[in-house]
Amino acid sequence: MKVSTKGQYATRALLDLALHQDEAPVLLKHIAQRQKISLSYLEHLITPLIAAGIITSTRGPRGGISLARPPEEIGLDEVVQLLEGAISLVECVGNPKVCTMSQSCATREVWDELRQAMMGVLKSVTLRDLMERQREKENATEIMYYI
Amino acid sequence: MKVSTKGQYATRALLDLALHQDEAPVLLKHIAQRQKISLSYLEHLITPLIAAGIITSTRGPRGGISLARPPEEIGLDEVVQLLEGAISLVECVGNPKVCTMSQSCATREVWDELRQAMMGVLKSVTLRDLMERQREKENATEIMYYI
DNA sequence: ACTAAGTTGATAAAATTAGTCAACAATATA
DNA sequence: TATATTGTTGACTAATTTTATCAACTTAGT
Ligand code: FES
Ligand code: FES
Repeated sequence: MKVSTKGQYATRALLDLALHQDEAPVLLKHIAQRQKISLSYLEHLITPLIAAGIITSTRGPRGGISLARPPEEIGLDEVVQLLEGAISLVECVGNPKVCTMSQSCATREVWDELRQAMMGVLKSVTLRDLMERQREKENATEIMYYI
Repeated sequence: MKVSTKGQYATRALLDLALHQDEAPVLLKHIAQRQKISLSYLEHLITPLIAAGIITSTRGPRGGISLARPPEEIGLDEVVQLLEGAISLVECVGNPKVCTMSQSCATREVWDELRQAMMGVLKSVTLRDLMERQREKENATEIMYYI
């Protein structure tokens, strides 16, 4: 029961993009370097984000990627679902047919409640929230140095 | 991001055990049949449950397994953690060393909140709750038949 | 003794994850 | 227009995890 590297990396990449975005598109290469993610791998993570209208891309020199919407309108639920697939912890939550007797299975309800709880958290966190948290964290560590 | 069959099956097996328990130990074979789980596989799922003191086993003829505690004292969090490992959706939540820069990573916080939300749900559901839900569900379908 | 159970470890097929590589397409700019 | 720069796509592969199966072993009741 893990979030795969795809979900993790994509989230970090988006946060990185949001933090470094100002006018000019951001280079994939730079995101990869800053986040220590293989560029070749990152390329594949970007594709679904473009398709979903979360980021836009520009090719050629001075190209790169940019957020397609303001960060407060990008929820983590969208990102995670895109990269990890539907958040149903067990198959029969989204697709009851896979289990015979699913109409009277009490455990299935629990997995669904789990799904709802996760969705609740993910929906409540937007890219903007992440940016703020990140800045707070960085301030905190700077203060540490200062002391 | 799935609960593996280990977690699912173990939960169903425990619920089945709880529902069929009265005095005599319950045969693994019967649980396997009712739940349509391979017996050979089920055997491996119950081992950790025994080790964790959730069930007890009796060997030999008239043997089987029984709950080691009343069902209201068995939380799903315990079961799931046992079969799926620690509920940390990403490695660095439980083990910050795996990510350089983890001290100032905002995404990590989210994965931890996700963990807490899941734990909250799982902790709130005991085997007793599952039993009640299951009985309600079965009543509901019986009424359906009656109509 | 014999049989009915649970226990354990080795092994393996299947699926998923994580990643690489190379060819390709688009575009700014010299 | 030539070229360098950037993103796009698909094929491929290694590693890991999941999902089992099988056989040998242990324990206990009759
Ligand atoms: S219906 Fe799928 S596990 Fe019960
Ligand atoms: S610290 Fe592990 S993903 Fe950020």
